[in-house]
Amino acid sequence: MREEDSNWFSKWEDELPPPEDLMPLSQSLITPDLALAFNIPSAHHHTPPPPPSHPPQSTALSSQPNSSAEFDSPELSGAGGGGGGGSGAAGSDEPARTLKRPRLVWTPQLHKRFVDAVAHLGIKNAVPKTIMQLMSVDGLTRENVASHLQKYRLYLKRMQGISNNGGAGNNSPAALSASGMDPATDHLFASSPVPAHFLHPGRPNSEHFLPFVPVAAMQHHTDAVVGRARAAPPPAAAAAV
DNA sequence: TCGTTAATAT
DNA sequence: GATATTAACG
Repeated sequence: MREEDSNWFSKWEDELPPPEDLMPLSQSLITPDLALAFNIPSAHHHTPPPPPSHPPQSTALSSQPNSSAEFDSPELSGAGGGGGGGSGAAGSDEPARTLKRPRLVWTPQLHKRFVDAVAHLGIKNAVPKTIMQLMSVDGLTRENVASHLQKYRLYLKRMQGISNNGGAGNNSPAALSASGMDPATDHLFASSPVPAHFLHPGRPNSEHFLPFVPVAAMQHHTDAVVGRARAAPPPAAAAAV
């Protein structure tokens, strides 16, 4: 008894921007250094127990990208300044360089920062290292960004496939999957608004993309349809360039 | 060395 | 099965 959404396209865009309901996650953002340096005698089991101290989180969750620093990572400010020099003799050990960090959890907020960084850099300059530096998130490694960037690119490609779906010459698995695109695809990626120019690099003059909006038959007709998604893609108009 | 892709692990 | 990490390649 649940009507499947059939008009997602109506408010697809508006649904994306999540107001403020994703935040109850402050888990493994604790400085890996601390966690690892002191390392909780938890033996194996990467389950970074969130510290009891919880900073005010529900308050104003402005979506402002650059604004709030991470939770607590006074040291290692990376970007800024740096410093210095020298880090020759490492008096204090920096285990963060040799020990394996738990597992990076890309929270919507973190991803938002990621997207923002890529947007400011531009697709062409959006390389792991640059993104990582721009994000200025301590504990974030180039590997982390590279991995996430890989997935993010696939996501963008997927979006392109559905926006402009050509029946001919289209043999991309993405398109197939795209056909069954649901608002539930890519939880994380869908949480963050994707800059327009992201969809088509090299097209600064991108007007609002026109989703085909399958507003065709399928008006009344009790039977038929409902055949789960993935059916035949709507006849895309032959739009030429 | 860095960036990208595929494979692997959790 | 999804997501992040690790390895291999350019």
